[in-house]
Amino acid sequence: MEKKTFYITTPIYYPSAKLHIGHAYCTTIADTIARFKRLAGYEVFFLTGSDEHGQKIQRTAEAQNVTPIEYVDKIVASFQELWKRLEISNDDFIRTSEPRHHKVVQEVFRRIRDKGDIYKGEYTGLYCTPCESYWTELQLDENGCCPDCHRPVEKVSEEAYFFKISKYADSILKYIEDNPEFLEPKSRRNEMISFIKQGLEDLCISRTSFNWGIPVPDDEKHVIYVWFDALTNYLTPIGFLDDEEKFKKYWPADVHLVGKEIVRFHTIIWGCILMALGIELPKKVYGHGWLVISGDKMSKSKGNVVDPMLLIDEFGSDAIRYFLLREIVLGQDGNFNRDALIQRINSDLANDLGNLLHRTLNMINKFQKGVLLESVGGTEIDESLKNEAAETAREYRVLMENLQISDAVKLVWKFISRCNKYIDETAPWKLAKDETQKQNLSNVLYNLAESLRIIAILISPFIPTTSRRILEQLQLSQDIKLEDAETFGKLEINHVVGKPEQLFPRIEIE
RNA sequence: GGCGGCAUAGCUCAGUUGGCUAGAGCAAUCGGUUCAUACCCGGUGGGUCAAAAGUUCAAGUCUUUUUGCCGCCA
Repeated sequence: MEKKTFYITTPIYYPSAKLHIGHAYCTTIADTIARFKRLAGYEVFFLTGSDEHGQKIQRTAEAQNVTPIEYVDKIVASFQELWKRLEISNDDFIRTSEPRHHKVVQEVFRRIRDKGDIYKGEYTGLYCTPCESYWTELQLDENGCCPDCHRPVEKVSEEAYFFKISKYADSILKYIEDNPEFLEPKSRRNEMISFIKQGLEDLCISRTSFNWGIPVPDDEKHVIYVWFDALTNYLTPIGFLDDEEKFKKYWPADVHLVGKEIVRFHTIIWGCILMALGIELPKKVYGHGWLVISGDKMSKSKGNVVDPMLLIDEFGSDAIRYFLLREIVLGQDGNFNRDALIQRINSDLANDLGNLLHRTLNMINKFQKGVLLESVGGTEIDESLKNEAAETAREYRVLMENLQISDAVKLVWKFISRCNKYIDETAPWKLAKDETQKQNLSNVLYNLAESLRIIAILISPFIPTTSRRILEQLQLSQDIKLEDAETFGKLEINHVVGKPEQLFPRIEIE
């Protein structure tokens, strides 16, 4: 039987500055989904990368007296370093400056031009160079400046190529309306529907004002402009031009995970490009929310940009991953602040999970010399624990399939709480003092170790390092499958567990 | 300005098609326990469900108005 495949992408990030916690958030979500799918037996392709062209990069590089590629090389290296530290399991990293990508973009341009959907025209607009954005008269701020950065805009007029998006307006509208799964969450879907209903203008897809980009085929004074260049990255690494079999295997993509600010480009523009190419549209574009910092939008001018690398240095990657996945509901904006992070680390990771593992291993070592003995019979309390374990694994799969990640995290932690309560109900330290309770003690300790084995599997997409450490302490194989979490009682009799080691230290608040 | 959304405990939020004394987690407070990372378990307090009017036997839920916040509008 052929393995099911799964292709997930993040946006390619722009190397004009260091990445902030919002980028880490998006990539962590994508990584978690990718890990879950691998755990569930899918053949996964997980792509992230960098979008390296444009006037802003060219100017910044000039200002630093380096070439654009020298400039981006350095920043992109820092992206890759961050993903490594965050345990991001991407299968490829696409850079739009790579030859393999140039080839694809030019070919896509050619095909659509040959079809007659790209034409040469004249673009006139009010341009803000730092933001690389055109604005309309209406959008400018009260001083007639850029509404984003409040610097003056320049009136620019240039020869440019246009993509006939207007031709596809009806088709893309129908597609979005007919396929509710294509664009989530629903609020974004509604916005896009009303946007298209206002009528679509053709899209300007080339520039002559700078040259750090991919040249238009046969008209090299033009470079291909931003979205037409960037979006096609999703086709490049899966063999669009050079490996038909691979391309068939992974396209259409299962999920493009994107920030809410670029949903429009990923549904309307990307959808129309693919329609023009005669290629299927991705199965889903999911627009996630933003991280706000203590209620404030993150921005350079406010000086509240959070550097994920510093957080990882201080708290470790799993703590950061856990917080992002648990605290922020996918699709909604979420609040990030240091107190809440420390709170979560202490209460969920150190107290609930870390201590559960520690006390369990400690009791197995203390009362049974580290050996798991056969479990025979069992009380109602034992049965309810086993049922809840099975129930948890089942619901977990459903929630993760539906991308309800924070709900899935909460569900697992509910089971962790159940385990702590189980210890209280069964009081193994009392059983240990009573010779006649030996069997009950063995049962309880077995059930706890088994529950922790299941927990380790279920949390592996969220906090992979911690999952590995739990399996290590339980002295179990790292080769895990989701199915293994769905059956209670897989631990072997006479299995010897390891010594407890603290998973997460509590963080003292000064 | 146009279209859309939201407003529920100190905080973050659940509340299917209107139907028992409005729930959870965290925080607060009290108690229990000792295997454990001053941890874990249990109890308690706390809400005019933004405001007003309406429909209904019955409204957090439906309608209208007001106020406040948010999103989209190349």
